[in-house]
Amino acid sequence: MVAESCFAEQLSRHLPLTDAEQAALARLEENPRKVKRGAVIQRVNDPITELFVLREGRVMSFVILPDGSRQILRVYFPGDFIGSASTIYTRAPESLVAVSDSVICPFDKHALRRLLEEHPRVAALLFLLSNAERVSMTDRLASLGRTSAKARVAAFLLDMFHRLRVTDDSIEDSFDLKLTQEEIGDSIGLTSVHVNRMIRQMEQEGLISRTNGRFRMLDMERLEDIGHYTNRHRDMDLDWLPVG
Amino acid sequence: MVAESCFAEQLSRHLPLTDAEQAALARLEENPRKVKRGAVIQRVNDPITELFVLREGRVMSFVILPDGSRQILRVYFPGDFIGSASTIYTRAPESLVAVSDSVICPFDKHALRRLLEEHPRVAALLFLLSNAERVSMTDRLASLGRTSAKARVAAFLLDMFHRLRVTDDSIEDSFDLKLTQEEIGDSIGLTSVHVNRMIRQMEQEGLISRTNGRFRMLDMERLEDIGHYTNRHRDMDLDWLPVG
DNA sequence: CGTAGCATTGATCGCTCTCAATTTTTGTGG
DNA sequence: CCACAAAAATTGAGAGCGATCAATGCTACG
Repeated sequence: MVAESCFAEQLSRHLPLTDAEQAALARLEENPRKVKRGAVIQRVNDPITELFVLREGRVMSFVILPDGSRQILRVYFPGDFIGSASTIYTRAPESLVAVSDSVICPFDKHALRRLLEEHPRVAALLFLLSNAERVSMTDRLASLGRTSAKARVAAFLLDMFHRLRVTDDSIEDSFDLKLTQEEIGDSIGLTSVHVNRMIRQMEQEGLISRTNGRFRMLDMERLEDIGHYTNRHRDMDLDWLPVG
Repeated sequence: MVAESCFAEQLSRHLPLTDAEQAALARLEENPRKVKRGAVIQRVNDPITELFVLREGRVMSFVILPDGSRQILRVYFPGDFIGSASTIYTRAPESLVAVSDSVICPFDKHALRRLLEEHPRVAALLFLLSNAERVSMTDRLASLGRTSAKARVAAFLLDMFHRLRVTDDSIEDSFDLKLTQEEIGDSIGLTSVHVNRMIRQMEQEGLISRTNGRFRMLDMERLEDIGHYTNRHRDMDLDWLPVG
């Protein structure tokens, strides 16, 4: 009997996997570890030999600048592959902290090497998904570089919403972000004070509503317009990948 | 006799390639095409079936927001692999324009598929380099989200400088950027007017100098400090890749 | 039930944008 | 090689968005 694999489940949403491939992916998740909210998983500049699959909870990656300000680089959700960015570096370029109580599955760099070597189709898929992430990162770049505070908040909420929906089919139009306004601000380059003003304003305009921490998207169309948001989860085309 | 391959040369800086691998990479560059400065190589939302290797010149990728402002996502140099970001999409998520007269080598998506399939080690290498690019993109995110105009200009100049040096050994401390101040601004989220003020200021402070379009880095240390810059080209560790 | 973290609101400040004018450089055709 | 036009760089003045500083309310958790 093979352990449930979050990661394989995530990948198979894009491409049906063979049993051998699923088994290989499941092996990456053989050592689940619980971490508490706020726990540091990886510190900048630490030597790294491990990667992770996130099974439960929320994890964020970030850097701290010399003046003490923080830029959150990415918020990870269950099924996400964490730390691939650091496959090429001996020292961590970013810190990892659990935003909520989480379960992570660490595995060795060398396990990834074997996977890439033995399963070229999975390697190709990972390569493509890595590129997809880069595209969504360019969306954020454009957001930070060229749009107003309100647009950034709208785009951020939409992005989180759609990413959560990929793995959680129960989400209709509301979701639990589980991030403080300060964390939102640190993700999109704003102060928590201004994030609050923007959220409030969007609430008054009937774009969103909040009830005990849950966001509800009331006017998706106008939100997409304000945030200049494009949903990249549509339009994906992986048909040309090697067949199993 | 095999055509010179820019791309293979770039990759072999990280990992010695076998003859078969080099030949496979060279095949991607069998159809060089000249494009003039300003030429549109790819337009947003166009259906895409091709990728490119840049052999000569400069190419940029960008998006235009509804209000007309432009965010430049990346500037490509010779040896770079262009459009990998679009491997998963049927329609281009970004535009590509030649910044100077260039030579590009288009090749079909399916040629990439075959490459990934037949040369797992190259696939693994591409996966890693794609992750390296993501890391450098996170550096830009932090720069845009959390640093001042002057810091962004300093970091941008350093980044361009170090990237050019990777393929051009003749570069000592000065280089030809070949970008207008407006293009610099569109890369780092500033107006051309303010880019100009920052450059001028840095010149007066003896950090850089300019003579007919060439930038010279006079005080690298202070520049790195001002821009919060970390050189990611050091510290790469690809030793654990499958051996040839 | 007390305390710490988070959300909310107000007042003020300053960095960067906008608008506009001028100079300098680059490119092109004669 | 020069004349002209177009593009790019430079400089100044003024405005606005989001930061900063500061105070208060709210909520969860031990």
